Amino acid sequence: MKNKIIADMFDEMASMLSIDETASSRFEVNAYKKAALTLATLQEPIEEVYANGGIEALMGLPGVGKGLAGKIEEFLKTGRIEKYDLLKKKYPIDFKSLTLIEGLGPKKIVALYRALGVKDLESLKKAIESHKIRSLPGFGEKSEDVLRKGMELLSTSKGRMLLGDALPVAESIVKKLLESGMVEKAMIAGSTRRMRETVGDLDILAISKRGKEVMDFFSSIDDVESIIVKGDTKTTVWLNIGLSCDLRVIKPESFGAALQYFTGNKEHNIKVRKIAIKKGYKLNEYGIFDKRGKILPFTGEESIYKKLDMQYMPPEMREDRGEVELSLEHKIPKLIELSDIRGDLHTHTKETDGANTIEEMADAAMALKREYFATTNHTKSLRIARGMNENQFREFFKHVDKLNDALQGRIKILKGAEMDILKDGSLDLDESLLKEMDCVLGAVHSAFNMNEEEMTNRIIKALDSGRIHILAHPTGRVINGREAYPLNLEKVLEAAERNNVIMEINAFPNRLDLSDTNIMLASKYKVLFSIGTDAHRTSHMQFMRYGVGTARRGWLQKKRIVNALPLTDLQKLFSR
DNA sequence: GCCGTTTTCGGCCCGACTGTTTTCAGTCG
Repeated sequence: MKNKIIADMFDEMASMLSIDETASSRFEVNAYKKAALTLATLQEPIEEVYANGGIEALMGLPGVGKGLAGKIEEFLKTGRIEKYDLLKKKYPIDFKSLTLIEGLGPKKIVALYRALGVKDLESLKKAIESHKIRSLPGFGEKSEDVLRKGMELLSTSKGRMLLGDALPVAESIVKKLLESGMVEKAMIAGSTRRMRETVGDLDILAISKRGKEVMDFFSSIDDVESIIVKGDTKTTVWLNIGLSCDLRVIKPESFGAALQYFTGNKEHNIKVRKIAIKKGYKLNEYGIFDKRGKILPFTGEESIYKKLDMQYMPPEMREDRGEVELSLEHKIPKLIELSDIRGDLHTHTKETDGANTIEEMADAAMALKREYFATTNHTKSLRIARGMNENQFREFFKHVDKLNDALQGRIKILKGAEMDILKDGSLDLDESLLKEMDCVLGAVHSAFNMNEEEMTNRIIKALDSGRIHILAHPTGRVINGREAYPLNLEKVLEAAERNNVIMEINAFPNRLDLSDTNIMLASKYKVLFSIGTDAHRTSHMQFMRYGVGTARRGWLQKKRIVNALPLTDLQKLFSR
């Protein structure tokens, strides 16, 4: 797949063109950036797009016209882009690494290159250490400092952080702001509000008349390690968890517009703004304005969309994946909500690698108002997790039966397993035991190094056994950990469809597997979904919200989520 | 360089903050 290579080349060309006199305008630079983004987020290999539809298909991609389609074609045919090579000859600079440094853009990079020969992180480091930057025109002592800090930050930064790590911190900061008594309202915005699986920074909005004081308070809370920028309306700090956090103080009448503006991703916002312009308005983070520049009296986020004749859509959808068009047609689906969830079909106990007893898990589930949950311990092949054999499961289930009796229907514990799908696609437990179980998850935990065909066939064989209710964490990816195993998901989905196998949306924060985009793919098939927490301790049962968020990002409705069903309906479904 | 319900020219999202300036350029989101 050459998408990323070409996207990076276009991004670099944008950097070079932004300081090169041969560029026709800054809009040409933007065109390269836009096309780079299209390529970087394209799901299908660009070489396939080209093979199937030629240059016309390339020109069908957003932001790709005749010129850039020609350059993509040139690269696919020759492995080179002449214009790229020409520019690169002029600017032999590693823009990709250097632009990662906060405060360093193309113009400053080229200024440093021309004056000091800075062309990569290594030579930038030397230039900083030799204190030559401070005497350059346009630079000073402070900018040298900023670059030094930027380099340090880059080397210690862990990149994007798991939503599951970032959201609780964001919530605690909002709480502190509210408790300070200085703000009337505070809310999380940005990718955290969209429940994106990882976040690059936190965005928090607050209403207050005392901007300066709020910023003083914010920059002194104990989560803050250092202050990056500080103004009366916007302050950015570096948090001790290794993430930056923006706080914006907004006037009450602008809060809805600000929330709208700082929630959608960039592409969503640009589309919405363009719709505003077409209707004769101007939309920015302060409000919606008429032709004479007068602010219209809309305070809520919903009323902004309404004024544009758009249907309100949940934050999780605002990724420019077709929701703007649906909204204009007033066809936004009603998405699954956390309150729709009645049970949890993926949990472990201390009998294998869990931390808590089944009694403790039941108490935790009841505290969360679950009507049922499945206990699904690992099976014997997974030795590292002390997987259980048939006899151990039978003993454990006797205990579960007694507990169910004692609970007197306050909650129902379903007897299940997270059974290994072995290397050859066979199952890790006897059929007779599987028949006794309420809920069988199938999962791959070993031999990840197969090729795509082998792995696909392995899983299909297991699904065709007819003994698996749910395929757990279907792609095996671990966010910031390991790639998904090679898999033809479409073929697996076909097998799931014909065997009535439910696809799991694993809610564990570093899994979220299926992912949002894979859910969108899967929802085109006649399959149902189960959102399971994979809880290994009682507190993990609260991960459900991340699974629900991911399902919402995949536009799923309640009717497709099996653990939103009442118990009797679920049992009917499982007994099929 | 892209794009079209003001279509093949003339627009292209828009404002805050910082540092180095003395009115603004560069960068970011």
